[in-house]
Amino acid sequence: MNERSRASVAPVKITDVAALAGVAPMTVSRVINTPDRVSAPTAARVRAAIEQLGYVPNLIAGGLSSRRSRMIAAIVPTIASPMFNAPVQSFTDAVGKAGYHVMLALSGYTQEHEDAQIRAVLARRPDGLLLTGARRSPAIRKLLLESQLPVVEIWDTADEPTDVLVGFDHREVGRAVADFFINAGHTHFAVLYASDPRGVGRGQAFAEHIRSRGLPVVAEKMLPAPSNIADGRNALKDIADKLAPRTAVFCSSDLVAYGAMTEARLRGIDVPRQLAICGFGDFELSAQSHPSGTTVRVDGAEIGRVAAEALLARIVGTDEAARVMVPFEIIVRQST
Amino acid sequence: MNERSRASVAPVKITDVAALAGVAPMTVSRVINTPDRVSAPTAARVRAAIEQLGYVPNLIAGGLSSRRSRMIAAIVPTIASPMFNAPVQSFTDAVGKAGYHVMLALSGYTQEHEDAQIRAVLARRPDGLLLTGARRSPAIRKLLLESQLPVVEIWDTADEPTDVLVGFDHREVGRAVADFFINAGHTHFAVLYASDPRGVGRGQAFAEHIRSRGLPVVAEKMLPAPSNIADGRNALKDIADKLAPRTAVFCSSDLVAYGAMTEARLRGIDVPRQLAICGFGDFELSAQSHPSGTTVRVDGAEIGRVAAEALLARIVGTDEAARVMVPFEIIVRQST
DNA sequence: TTGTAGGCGTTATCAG
DNA sequence: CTGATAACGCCTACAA
Repeated sequence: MNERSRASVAPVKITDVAALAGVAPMTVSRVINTPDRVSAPTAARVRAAIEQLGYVPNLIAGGLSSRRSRMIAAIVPTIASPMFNAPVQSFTDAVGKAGYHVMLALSGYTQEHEDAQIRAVLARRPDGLLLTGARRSPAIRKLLLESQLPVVEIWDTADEPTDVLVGFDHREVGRAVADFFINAGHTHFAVLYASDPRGVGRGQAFAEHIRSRGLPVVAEKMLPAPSNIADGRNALKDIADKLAPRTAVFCSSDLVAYGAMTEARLRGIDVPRQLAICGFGDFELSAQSHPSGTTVRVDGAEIGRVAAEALLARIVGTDEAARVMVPFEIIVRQST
Repeated sequence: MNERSRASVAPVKITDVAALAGVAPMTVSRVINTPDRVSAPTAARVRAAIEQLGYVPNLIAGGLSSRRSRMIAAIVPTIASPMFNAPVQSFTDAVGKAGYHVMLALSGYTQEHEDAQIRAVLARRPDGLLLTGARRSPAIRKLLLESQLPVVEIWDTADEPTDVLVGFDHREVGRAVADFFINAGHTHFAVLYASDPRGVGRGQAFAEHIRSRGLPVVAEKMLPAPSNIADGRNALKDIADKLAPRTAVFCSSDLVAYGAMTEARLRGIDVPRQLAICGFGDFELSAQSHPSGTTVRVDGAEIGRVAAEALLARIVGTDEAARVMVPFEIIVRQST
């Protein structure tokens, strides 16, 4: 009936523990947060009281008082793609070991939504922020800079990141794949890329690099973001008639690449002889499919770990804004 | 130098807004939380002040005072698998629309770790809890029941769920797949399942059902959890010599099924003629691979949505603990 | 419709 | 090493 019937999780509070242990609340607090500042016997008595009462500290109250929420907000476009769930997973594990929890917000692929999520999450006073990509709207950038909140941006690079950055240059990836194809003797090229900023960066840089060498891009197609296997299949259908007898195609993700490869096989287009395919992301699928898929490997889990480290360092006081460029590597497999 | 140099995100607080707008802090609070209880002109003035100062309400303080954190904790084994990232994604979106944020915690596949995560997250005083599976340790079950915290358990069923439950019976899935194979005329069977409780449930129920019909399970193998494509490939290697000329194999996930299928093809075992394969999860890969994969479809995103709805209903006051059984369905494709 | 008083549960700070 | 006191910033409850 009454909403108050919903009892609070732990009616027992620090004063209850203090009373039972015969100490001041502050001492209980110390036993929990700075145990070395309490004498062993006192600590033991307090711990017994905590145990006996089943006391669970209220981090909300603690956070209000200490102005540290021990919580980090992570905002990524989606966790449905290995591109982002790998770093989120490792980030969450890493900061968890340092006693931080992660508030997860999904931004989709529009800046408006991301802005809204950032604003909303700031109301929770996170101790730090993980953001995807390095493009912020001016208003948000200003907000973040003024707040002096530790921020780590991942999966991209920028000349002037908001704060800490752990990423790589997507345009460089596009150029590297272009060179890889060119060096392998290819003369005709195609590119399929998702419409998110990073996918576009990889795809367009690939095409530009090819053209800058005076070579033809016979097909260039933008896909939805996030894109999946079906998008890759459909895209290959769409460009099939434009393909030269021997074409090298760069796809903005391994899912798209796998879809293209599957559709090619169904159409009797031999991979890699008639169509060489390179994906991006090094998802497990690429290593385990047959033929296996050439791809660009970026260690998403490593990015998450490094991002966690850098952000935590920033939170505890390093004034320097770290900037870590993580490597990428073309893994050559059977599809090229 | 000093840790206090790290300025709080928004030094401007409700009293600042109130002063600027010439009203009491409580009125500002009302404009934000219950706008219809404030006259239009007052509200307009307050909103202008909020805008001008860039005020961001402090939900930590609000939560302490109101005893409602507007936050829900979600604990899943991993978000690296579509099995769990789909529900988490849709759950997060759904509760987000109702103004709730999601605190994400990863439990791995051990109960100890899950217990620890639950305890840790309770310190944040979530308004609700999303848990995976329906098996809780006695201590945790007691803790949750006593706390009267709204809890939704997903992806499994149980006779006595902790509170709300949105799931399905994994053993029933195993039996259904067994019947499907039997009805298709199969006479020899195998099963590969991940060692998590639900994978084990599906796999063992499959094997038991087969045997209860007097039919042979020629191979039964447990895989790590979470298991992946490589595990599926390796498992098929291991059991290859035990397979009858025509065997039907049930895999505890589509990744395992895809791995088994790939390995079979490499060994010249024809799918589906010599080896019929059914997976679980209906990941996109199964629909788009070639041959496409027969699987058991469970709508993970739908589970997340329904879980959000049910939990939110519970949070705002419904005393009834809902129990929603979601359907599963065998999707027949080329691999059987 | 608006305001006042008091407290939510914890920790910073300073004193002993 | 331990304790007393005063916030932290907001909202519930009640009053005007």
